[in-house]
Amino acid sequence: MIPQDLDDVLAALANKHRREMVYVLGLQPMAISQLADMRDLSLPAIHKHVAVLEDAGLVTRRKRGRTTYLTLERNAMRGLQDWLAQFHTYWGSDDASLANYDRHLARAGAEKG
Amino acid sequence: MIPQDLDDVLAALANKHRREMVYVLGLQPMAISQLADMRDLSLPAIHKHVAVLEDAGLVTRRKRGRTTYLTLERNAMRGLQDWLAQFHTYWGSDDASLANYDRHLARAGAEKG
DNA sequence: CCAATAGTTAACTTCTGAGTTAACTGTAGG
DNA sequence: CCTACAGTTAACTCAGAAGTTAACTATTGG
Repeated sequence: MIPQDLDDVLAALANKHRREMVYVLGLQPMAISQLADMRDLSLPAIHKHVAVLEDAGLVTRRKRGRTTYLTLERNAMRGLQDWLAQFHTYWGSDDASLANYDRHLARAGAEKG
Repeated sequence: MIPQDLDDVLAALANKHRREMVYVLGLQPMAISQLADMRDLSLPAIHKHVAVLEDAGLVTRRKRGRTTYLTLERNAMRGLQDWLAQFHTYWGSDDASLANYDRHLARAGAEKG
C-alpha cells in the first residue's frame, strides 16, 4: 500500500543534482568522474550523491580498472511509477472528486463531529 | 527536460507522513485535525507537513467555518508521472541497455579519455 | 618503482527538515 | 460573552543532508 522503499527512492530523486545524474545515466552509463566534470561539485560530493542513488537502488556500480561506471536501474523507478499509477485507479476525474468532496462536507458534521 | 517544480513535489513526497496524507486525501478530502488524529504528531507538525504539500501544489485548502478541508491536486502528481514516463521512452529493455553499456565501455577510452 | 588518475574516507561546517511546547487568532454555540 | 475547538505562529532543539578540504587507497603506464 505505502511501500517503505519509496522513502529512499523519493529522497534520492528529491535533489536536482541526483535527478540530472539519473537523467544522463538513463541516456548512457557513465564514469563517476565524468559526472563530476559536468557539474560544479567536488568529487567527494559526487561520490556521496552516487552513494545515495546506489542505496536507493537506482544505480549500480561496475569497476573496470580504476574507473567506476554507473548504470541506471530501471526497476527501482518502476516501484515509484507503480505507486503513482495506483493513485490513478482511485482518483476519479476532477468533477467526480469534487462531488465526493461535497458529499464529504455534508457528512462531516454528522459523522465525526 | 528536468523540471524545477519536481524538486518541491519530490521533496514533499519523500516523507512517509506526507505520502500517507496524500494517500488518504486521494481517497477523500479531509480536515487537518482529522489527519492529526490519525498519526502521533502534534498539530503544528501536521500543519507544517500540510504547508509543504501545499507549497508543492499537491494539496489545496478550503476553509469552512473553523475547519480547513484539504483536497488532493492530481495535476501536481501528473508532472512527476510525466517525468517518469519520459524515462520509459529512452530506457530500452535491460538487454539493450547492457549492449549500450558495453559499446560505451568500448568507446570510453577513445572518446572522452 | 613513480607519477598521475580515479575513487574513497575522514573530519569538519553549514543549512534545512522535522519535531516539540507555548502562546496566539478566529469561529461556534450554550 | 465566554468557553471550547480548529488552526496558526513563534521560538526553540535535534538530526541529518550537502557541501567543503585534506589525506588516503588502488590502478595504470612510462
